[in-house]
Amino acid sequence: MGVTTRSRPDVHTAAELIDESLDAGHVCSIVGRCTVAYDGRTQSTLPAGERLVVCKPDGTLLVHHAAGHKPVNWQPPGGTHDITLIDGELHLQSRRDAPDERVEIRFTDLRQVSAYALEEDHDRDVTGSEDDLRQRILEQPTLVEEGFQPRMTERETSAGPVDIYGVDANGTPVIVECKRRRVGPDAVGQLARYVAAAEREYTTKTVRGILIAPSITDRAERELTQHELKWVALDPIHSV
Amino acid sequence: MGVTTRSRPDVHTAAELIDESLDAGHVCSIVGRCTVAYDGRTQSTLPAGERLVVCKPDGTLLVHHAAGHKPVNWQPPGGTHDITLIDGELHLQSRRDAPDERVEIRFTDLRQVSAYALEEDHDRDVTGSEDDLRQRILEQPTLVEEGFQPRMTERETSAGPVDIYGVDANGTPVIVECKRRRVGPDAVGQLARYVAAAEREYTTKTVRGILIAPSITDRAERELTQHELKWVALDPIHSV
DNA sequence: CGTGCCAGGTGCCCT
DNA sequence: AGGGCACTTGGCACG
Repeated sequence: MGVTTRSRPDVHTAAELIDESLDAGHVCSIVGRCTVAYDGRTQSTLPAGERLVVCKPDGTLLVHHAAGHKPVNWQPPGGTHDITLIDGELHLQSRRDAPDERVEIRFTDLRQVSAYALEEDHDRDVTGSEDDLRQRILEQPTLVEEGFQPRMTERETSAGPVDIYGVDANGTPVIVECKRRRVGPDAVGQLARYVAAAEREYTTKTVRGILIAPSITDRAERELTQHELKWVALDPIHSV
Repeated sequence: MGVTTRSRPDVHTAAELIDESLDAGHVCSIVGRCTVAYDGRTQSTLPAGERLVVCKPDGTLLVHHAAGHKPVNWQPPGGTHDITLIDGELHLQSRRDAPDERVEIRFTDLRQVSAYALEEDHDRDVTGSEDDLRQRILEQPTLVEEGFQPRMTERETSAGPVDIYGVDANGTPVIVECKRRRVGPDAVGQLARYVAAAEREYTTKTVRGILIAPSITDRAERELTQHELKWVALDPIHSV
């Protein structure tokens, strides 16, 4: 976890440190005044301002300013960084293919350049995901309703894969769509599409649809009744 | 744009710098070995590893590792940061209400702590958004089809607000849904919901629905024909 | 403040 | 590579 930092570096020192660090697989951070231009899926420009720029060896680029969770400009991994000196200014261009897009940062003032040798990281362990909710239902199908029997997960329909396919107490096919959080109309539309596709394809007269979610908005509930679908309240985090 | 950096600081120096900097409205970055625990909308833990942590005075917290665009853990703005020293370790806890969630970072090794006084930033100027596409249609309605006349934007239905409401050459109501990029089944479902709601509410026998997008997936196109909807190819970036 | 929806969404998995 | 979808989605604008 070596750290190298240059305070108020001249452009040559900065360029060299960034180039060599990225080559070595280290993360770089640059603090200074810069303009940012993006051209790709859209186009955008950012006037001169003070920002914290982070470059990662995998091609990731992050431009952060004083506030906000999301970077004001960025590049996802997969691309390449290029450092050039033009008219005495440090330019950082990050390019990517598929989609073809680029971010160009021009620094007019460099306050600090650092490089961090960070080791590979482990994965995050998360509980409370939609998948956990699905597992909970598979282990305890009566949470959906009395007599429900799961038969298949990710069953394909022409409208997409169904979370849980099963049958109810009467043997009627049931499609279950799970959401880990409060749902709006989009989730109802998703379930409705699956049910409609299943009724066309499963050669069964009727297919029921059940939406599993901790809560539901009014508008979604209206959509739900219009499509003759059902909602069951269930939380992804198992209550003790 | 003052910058303060401490290399391999002891925990007291680090805590003081972070506390005072955040109070002063500065952005902090911490590089070191740490564990991270999140509890809120889900729960997650991250084993000890080397990371770059960024705290902003607005409550934003970002935990980055050597790769990837998204932080491995984070906190959106609105919360508060709390620095404590426990058993000689630096702990950073970030709490937020609505939703109630917290991230706790425990540093076992501090390599660098920095503070950056970044001035307020301007907004980004973007072209090629969905709104640009909508504007383009309003200025040139025949791009949708010959005889189309826009009447209203964001018109409300019980299913949600309609991008553009208008009438076709025959005076039949038309609902136009704009997407800035290639669309999948979800967009068709959205349009279908609007059309169905409009047919219930506008007291008109028929309402047509037109999806505007640069391209469309096969499955979405199938859904489209099933709902008797139409697709018109149009790009958000005005081709010269 | 909740509801609804866009976003350069990103990331993951599957075909 | 493209499709389909979850995500601690985040962010904005509106009722």
